[in-house]
Amino acid sequence: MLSMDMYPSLALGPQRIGDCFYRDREPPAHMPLFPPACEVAQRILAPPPAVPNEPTTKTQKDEVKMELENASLWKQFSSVGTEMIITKKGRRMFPGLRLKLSGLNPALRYILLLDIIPVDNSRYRFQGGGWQAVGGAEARLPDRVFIHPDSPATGAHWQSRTISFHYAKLTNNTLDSQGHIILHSLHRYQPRIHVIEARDVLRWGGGQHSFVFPETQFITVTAYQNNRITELKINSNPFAKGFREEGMNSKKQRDARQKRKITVLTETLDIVNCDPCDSTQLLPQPEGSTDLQALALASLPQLPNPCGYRPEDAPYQDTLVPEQPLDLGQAFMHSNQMPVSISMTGGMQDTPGSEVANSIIERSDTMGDPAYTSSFPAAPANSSFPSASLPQSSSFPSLPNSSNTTDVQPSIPPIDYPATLSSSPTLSSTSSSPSLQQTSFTFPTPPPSNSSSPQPLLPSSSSPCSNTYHTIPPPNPELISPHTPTDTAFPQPSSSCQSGLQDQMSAHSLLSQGEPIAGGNNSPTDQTSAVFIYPNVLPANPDSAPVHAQPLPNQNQPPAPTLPYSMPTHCASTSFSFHSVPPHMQNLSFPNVPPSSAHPALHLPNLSHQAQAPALAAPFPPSSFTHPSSTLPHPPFQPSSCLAVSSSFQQSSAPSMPQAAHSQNLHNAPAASSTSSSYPSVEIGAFPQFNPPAPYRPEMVLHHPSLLPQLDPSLSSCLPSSAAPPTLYPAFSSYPLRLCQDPHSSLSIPLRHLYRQHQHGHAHPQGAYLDMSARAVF
DNA sequence: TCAACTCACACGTTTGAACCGG
DNA sequence: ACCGGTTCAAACGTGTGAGTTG
Repeated sequence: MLSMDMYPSLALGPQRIGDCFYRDREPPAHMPLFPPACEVAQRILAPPPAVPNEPTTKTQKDEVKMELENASLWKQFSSVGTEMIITKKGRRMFPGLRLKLSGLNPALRYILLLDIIPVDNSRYRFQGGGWQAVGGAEARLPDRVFIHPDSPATGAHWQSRTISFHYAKLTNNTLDSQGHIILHSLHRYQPRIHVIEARDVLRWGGGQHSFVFPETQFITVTAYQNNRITELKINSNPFAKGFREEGMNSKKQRDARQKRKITVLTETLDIVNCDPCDSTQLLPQPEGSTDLQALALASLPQLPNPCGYRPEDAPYQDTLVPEQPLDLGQAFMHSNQMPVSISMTGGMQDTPGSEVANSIIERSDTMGDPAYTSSFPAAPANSSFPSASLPQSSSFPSLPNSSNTTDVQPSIPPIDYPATLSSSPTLSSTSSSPSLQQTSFTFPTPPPSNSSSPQPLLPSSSSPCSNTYHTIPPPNPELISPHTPTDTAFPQPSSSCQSGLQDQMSAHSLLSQGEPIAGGNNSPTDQTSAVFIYPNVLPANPDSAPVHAQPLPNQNQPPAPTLPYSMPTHCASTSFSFHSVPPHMQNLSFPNVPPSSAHPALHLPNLSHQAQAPALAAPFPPSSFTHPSSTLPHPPFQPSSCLAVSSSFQQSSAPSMPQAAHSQNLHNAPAASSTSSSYPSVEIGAFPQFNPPAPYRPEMVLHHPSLLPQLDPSLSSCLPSSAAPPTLYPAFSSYPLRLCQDPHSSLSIPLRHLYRQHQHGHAHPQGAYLDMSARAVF
């Protein structure tokens, strides 16, 4: 039976609540929309329920590490300004995310999630050879998470092979029903990987780790803007082999084909236009002869490279078309990329499907870190995000070396994630290590009865999250969540970066939504309040949402419209929060949702996010898009310290701002609906329910009872308390949550199968997607 | 007019069923 | 009947370029 336990650790965090970008709306528009990376990452983590029975957890958590195997490849792209094509049907990422995990408990099961968050609130345009912010970001799209097909799998499994998320697809189709990750074109994004402990099929929780690799930032496009990127893609992606010099789809070949086509067409026309009987028309013509020759060449089985050129033999640069002087990115390449070019000869570095092959050694590696290193001088240790990946330094920006380009201003703000990088030890090194490794501890879903009263964890907000990107000591379970089990398998996160934890806590509180939250004292809000508070966000109706209703410290911010208010009752159901799911992921999207979902009202939940803006403001360099200085009382985010975390922390330090975001969303929500806020807690079905993996890739929809109320207010009364085990419901026409299992998945226990959407015949061939678009749709 | 987007296209890779032999 | 290897075709992934959209 499904239960809240499913994703205990995942909770709606403040982050997502507010993280909606308003381009045109007044108040929101001016607020910094995106939280600092660290903060974001932490927010993802829901307050983990303490897992009492697992002593080893703590140790292991502290050691959990993730490496980006193809970091060198990513850095190559990053140095130029990574672009990712997005299409309506969905496009895979290239390079793909190839990871190595270590430090996991071999015996425990983990679920790996991938989500992609906007780096800032700007829209970009490729101008003057570089990317420049040209305006505000589009309204945030439904948040979706890609669940690694192998999930859940044991720590041994994850650690024994290269983990690849190449199945994940990106789309710009806001109505996408395939479960692909929806992104806006010409926006900058940052992928994140989350490792969530699934103690068993029934329960998620115990530990959560989020990893962010700055070099994996990218700008979405519908067509490549930078020739450099095109070159890199062609030379690195096996699927694009045909476009290489030696390929049959190369420029030469295409030209030849074109000629051929024209010739044929011409001949045909001639034939048509002429008297069919006039054979003279068919006689060889000068043009035709020429074309034919071209054709002959083209048709040659293999067009030997006239020049004898072989990519393998020549440095990458050679393969590049010499027409990029103007391209800033190119200029940069010239200055730094010699190594890269050489490495490029290696060919595909990120081969799809490589995932299957365990422990694949990446060619990229062979490409030579040295090369990379040289190419990424900027990527220094602690530099702010990016040396490599970020613009200012070298990444996206206008590259210096081109004489004329120098004037080009870094299209991308120099410092995007200062904190992130700085905090990440790895960054300092060459590394592939995540800029931010955040560890949150989830509390195992304790039986409802067990819930202990939550307590504010965080000590002073000031406590530096410091650079510890490693696991943070888990907060005292008792303090954290009402659900906190008596036994603590997972140590509490250290106070240092607790913001995330608290955030999680708050999220967790959401979980409890239906569930009787510990007495008023125990209310989750109380617990989390200190940590993740979005002061700016003011709960509209604290009373209505007792749990979250802690008054926000900062009342300055205009009260965000309450979700309930904005949302039609029938629509209310569309948004759901998953406790177990990272905050930003907690939203469920329904295919049915009209595009209009972007409607401001719908975004309300995100307002909280905006509240966070202040922290972000500092980190983001002014772009064409002006970021209003935050009027908020909260101190600007400070990069050096614990990243966003600390900053958020500070903000949150305000007393009781439990999850402001939550409160915000929730405040209007009727108490009856439980914690239901704009993000009613939703649980994912328990794994036990799952059937053995099927050969096919069925679409699975998980419906939690808690969702029903939202769908239909009238049903709210029927909602079982959180304690009540979730029930399975036939798939809605609109499926809030979709889990697709990859047939290839090694899962012994498939995520899928809770429900199949009989209505939808299309299977999801690529892995599992957790559709959590939160946007209420109207 | 133009930037952004969509679509069909050709090529290459991947995948899995079918087949074969041991 | 089982296993492993090979072959083959379909599905899929990719960038391109023409056409469309706003």
